[in-house]
Amino acid sequence: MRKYAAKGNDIYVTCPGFDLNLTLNCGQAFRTLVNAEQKGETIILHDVTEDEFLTKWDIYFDFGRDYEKIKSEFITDPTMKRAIDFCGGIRILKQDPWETLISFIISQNNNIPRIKLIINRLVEHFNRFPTPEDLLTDIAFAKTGFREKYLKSAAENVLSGKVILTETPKSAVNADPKSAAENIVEKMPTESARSELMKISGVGPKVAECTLLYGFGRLECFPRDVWINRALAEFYPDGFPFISHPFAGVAQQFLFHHIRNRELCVSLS
DNA sequence: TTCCAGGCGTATC
DNA sequence: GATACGCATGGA
Repeated sequence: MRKYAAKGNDIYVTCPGFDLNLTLNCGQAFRTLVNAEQKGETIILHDVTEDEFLTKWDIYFDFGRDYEKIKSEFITDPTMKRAIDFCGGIRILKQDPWETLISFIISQNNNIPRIKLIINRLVEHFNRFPTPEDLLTDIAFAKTGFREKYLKSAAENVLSGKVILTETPKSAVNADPKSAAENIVEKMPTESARSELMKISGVGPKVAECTLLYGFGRLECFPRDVWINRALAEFYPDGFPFISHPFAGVAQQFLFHHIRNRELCVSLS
């Protein structure tokens, strides 16, 4: 839970247990959207109005959710306790669905520094995160490799209305009027939302799961990448006890950052 | 030089 | 349905 106050052009947020740096650099987001810093338990969002805070950043940082309660449920498990001791300040960001989808298409068979590099190239070139229209132009400069055809597939599906991520005036125009309401990923049950996203060539179970977790706030989603599979094989050979937990995705992020950072420490020694 | 990176589509059985 | 392989790029 958080409290906030507006001071000058900034918003001061106090949110116990939250770590801004961990949250922004644990592999769930590949670029920073807001000028923010943390001093103790206070997060300062620079050049943000109160209205912008309440309608945008409060949701983005998931400030309204009680992560201490979520963590208390996981911490009974010894492996989860170690992960939470290590990086329990992480929160799941509620990112833009389109940006999340594109970012995790780029992420496949790729490493985090290069994912960031590619996204930065696109943002620098288009002066914004690329729109579907942007991605249908020549994007060879971004050196996305074999993923380029997948990015264009995502752009085509969204532009044509075959896949509708969120309810917008534009989607209402493009959509098949017979079934528009049920065809919006944002409004679908998680199961159908997953298969809807996987209509896009280049979107498999992992990318769909990441898009739902980070882009649609479906915190029960549990993406399995190479690192999570390593963690599960090492610590949970008989299965992950929280796999059906409503906040399994939060547990996943603790495990992911913990084992990945541990491996980095080993490689440095 | 070879291996790996927040996987996926395709071919093959 | 499971398993093997290629895929662009670039750092270690």
